Amino acid sequence: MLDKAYNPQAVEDALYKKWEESGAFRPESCDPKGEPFTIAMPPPNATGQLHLGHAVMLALQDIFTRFARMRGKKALWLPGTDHAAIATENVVIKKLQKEGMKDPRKELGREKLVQTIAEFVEESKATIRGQVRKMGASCDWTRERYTFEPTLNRAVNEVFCKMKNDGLIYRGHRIVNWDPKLQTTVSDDELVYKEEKGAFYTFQYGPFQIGTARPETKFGDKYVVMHPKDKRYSKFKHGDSFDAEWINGPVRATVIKDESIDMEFGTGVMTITPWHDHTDFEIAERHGLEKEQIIDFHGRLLDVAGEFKGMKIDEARPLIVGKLASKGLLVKTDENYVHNKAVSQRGGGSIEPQIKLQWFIDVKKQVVPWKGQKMSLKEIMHDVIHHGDIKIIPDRFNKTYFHWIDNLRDWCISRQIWWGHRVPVWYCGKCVDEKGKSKEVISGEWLVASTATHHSPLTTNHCPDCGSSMDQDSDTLDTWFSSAMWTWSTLLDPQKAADPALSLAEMLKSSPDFQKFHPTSVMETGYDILFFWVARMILMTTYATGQIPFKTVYLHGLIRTRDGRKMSKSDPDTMIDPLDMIAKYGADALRLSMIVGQSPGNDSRLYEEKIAGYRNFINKLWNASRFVLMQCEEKGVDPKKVVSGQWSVDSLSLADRALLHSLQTLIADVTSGLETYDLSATGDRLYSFVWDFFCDWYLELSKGEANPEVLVHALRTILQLLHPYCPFVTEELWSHVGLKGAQSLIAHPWPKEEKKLHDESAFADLHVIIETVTAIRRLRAENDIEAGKKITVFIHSKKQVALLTSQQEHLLRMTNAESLTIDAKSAKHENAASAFLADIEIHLSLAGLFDPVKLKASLLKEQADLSKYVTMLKGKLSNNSFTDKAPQELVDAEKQKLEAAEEKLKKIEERLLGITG
RNA sequence: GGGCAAUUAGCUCAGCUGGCUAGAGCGCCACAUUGACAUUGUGGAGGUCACUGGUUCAAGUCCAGUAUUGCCCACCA
Repeated sequence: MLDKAYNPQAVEDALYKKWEESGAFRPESCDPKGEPFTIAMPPPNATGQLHLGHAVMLALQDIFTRFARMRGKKALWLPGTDHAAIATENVVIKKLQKEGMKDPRKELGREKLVQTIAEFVEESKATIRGQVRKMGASCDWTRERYTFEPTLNRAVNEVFCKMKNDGLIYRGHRIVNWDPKLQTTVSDDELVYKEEKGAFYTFQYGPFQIGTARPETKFGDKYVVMHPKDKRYSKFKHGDSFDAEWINGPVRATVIKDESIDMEFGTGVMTITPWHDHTDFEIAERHGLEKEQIIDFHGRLLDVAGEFKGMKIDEARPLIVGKLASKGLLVKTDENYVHNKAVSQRGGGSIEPQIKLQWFIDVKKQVVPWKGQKMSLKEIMHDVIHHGDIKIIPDRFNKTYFHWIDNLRDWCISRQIWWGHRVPVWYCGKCVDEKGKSKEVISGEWLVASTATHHSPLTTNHCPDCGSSMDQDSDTLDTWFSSAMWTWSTLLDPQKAADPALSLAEMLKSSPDFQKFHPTSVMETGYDILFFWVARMILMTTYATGQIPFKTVYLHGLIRTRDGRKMSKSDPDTMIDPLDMIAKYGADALRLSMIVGQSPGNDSRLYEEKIAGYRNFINKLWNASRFVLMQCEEKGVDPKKVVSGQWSVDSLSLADRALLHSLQTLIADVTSGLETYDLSATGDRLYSFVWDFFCDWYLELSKGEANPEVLVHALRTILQLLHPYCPFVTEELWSHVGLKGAQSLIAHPWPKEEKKLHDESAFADLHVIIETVTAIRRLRAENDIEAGKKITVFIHSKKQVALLTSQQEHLLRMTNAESLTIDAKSAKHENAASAFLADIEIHLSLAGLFDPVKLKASLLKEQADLSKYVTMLKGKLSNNSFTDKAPQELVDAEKQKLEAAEEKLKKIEERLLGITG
């Protein structure tokens, strides 16, 4: 027999082990004829701990996967981890610094640092694996992948090479976001803007007044820009030059007219610093202007700053302003100027735009074959969503996505960190152009490892042209470059990927998993990485494989604290650790608490009471099962031998028939709910079915007459339907009630709706009984009759005498009544409390306890409510527009409502007349 | 500046394509305790569905506007 309470700790780990060892997570265990269903698990960063964000994605994806598996699909959920380039390198460097190393990069050197990080990552991966298992995730561990493993490196190199050959990857001096703290570039999406209050200065610059919040960048300024239509400056012509006294002496400046200038802002004139500002850079590019670096890569001023050379920006700024002021060039200072400062999302440091020689992906070049045309990466990304090849849930994110695509600039993919896929490019020192130092890099100077047939890893680092040894590009690739290939690179056959003779297309073609499982079915992830990752997977996958990466994108929201704050590591009080919650309440309870009541794309709040509530539900299910087993024992029935459906129809009680009916609608609802990814409502449906119907009514009725076969059948169906949500408790219970010899629940087929078990009238009849019982109980409570005291009840009903009589044993037991009289004719009852349903009147004899005042008051209130209701209905039905235009069924339904309400009202009024005193 | 969302019981949220005397969980009040379950049961109280207009026979549900909150994007020197 089961324990009194469910103890998740006692069963979860063992069950998981059993599943995993049985091979149940592998698609090979599924029906070989089943259609494939694939989810690529978003790889957690291999930096450390599982948090609630992971927990919610694991819960959702596990539900999708288990449902698909039970429905006979060949389900593959492929797990893995991400090397998370910048984040991981950063974590390890900080760790080393904490341990006393001053500058780990210098002290260890590239090779050793990478080695150290790799070791750290291995440990971290092991932690993550354990945590994913704790959640009950039914992913195929035999196919686990890592974004920085050799197979994926091969994919990265191949795609890089292909893009380079297609002219989609180029190397150039462009303005990039430089993070002086982390000493690397970061992409546009890795910036966050922080509002900052600071000074805004206006300086005299020759005949103009110019405004700036960044005087320290102004040393090299030699262009003033204004709008061509600005009448104030119409006497200055484009290309005019003039002399001006400036920070370190006189300069000669040139007038530039450009339409990007906002005439309303400040004086409508500005000087530009193309090296350190995106907009200025674009202006300079448009007009072919000179660019000069002012600030070095450590955030210090260069030679051009003269006496300020070598100073940090923050210390130099006030001194520069002071100097200009002393020259009489400071016109005014606005101290309360608010501007947005770009900050690195990872490192938190200020971003300094710099011009740097970097690698970029061209998103506008129309060279990619797609749907029979040549399109740009941008266009393809737009197309697949626009034409519904990929569906985003919720669809409002389409709009955000399109907006992002529209503003997308070329993607800077090179990083100056050491941890990550190396840019697969070698340089031959000898073959370098004579003008070697020229800033514009040209093709021919470099060689991709494998321009033609020999693919990386390069077997030799000798230059194919001159034979001398070459150096590899020292940069690594943006971590999203490899993450973007996740759906398909993980399906490559590692052996094929290790074969240098194969091209990318050949590798894909000869990898069985790729052929079988790609495109994947669903990509489930947080909406916060729609741009970072989802969009880039679309870019990379359509380009590299000619396929979409996934058919559906399901975006979940963020988990917040009870009061709506973001959970953050810096504020431990706000953090809920999923592992703690699992230890305390079980994985099933945690899963439900993150799924039910949540809708895709919306943030949700989680707090411990919520999890405890679902723990209670799990326990309820446990005890319901316990009851079923007890009933079986009592009747001498072995639950494991019960064959569903093998009961004689005559033996079925009203409750049995109503239950079988409602199980069919439940199966239909849950199936369609899961098919349409409506997890919240479906979870809620199951919750209330189990608790409010199965436990509260069916099991209670079973205490009068139990049918063990039906009990077992119903419980099995419930366990099956709940299994995707709560895999552990359902599997554990299944081991007690599942048919002997049947598969584990995880591998068990999904229940099918059986039309022949539908029985609307039984269901309706049961509701009459339920309402009657509830009404009697209410009378009891309202009249303060102790629960233990036996009562005498009279029921009168025109139409339901047969039904009520047939169920009178239940009525007696469930209301703890001593005597029950049921007849069709209404009768007067003195000293009785009364309640009225549509066609049923109930009188509770209260000899000695009868309180006419109380009864009158309650009947009067009900009378008032009912009259209002009747008036409303009458108004509706006497309105011709309503009866003419509303659908006939609705009008009929309203008529019936009115009839019932009027009848009830009449009864109440009669009873009121009968109350004396 | 542009966009997206939210605003329903004390709290957290459901309420799909308009038909609801507006629901759930938690909390609250009253009662109940020897066998499924106190991680419980029974009954109850709690809401002019942010505001203003409009469409409609009918609006929490659709439209427009307002207010408040949150998020995303862009960015002005």
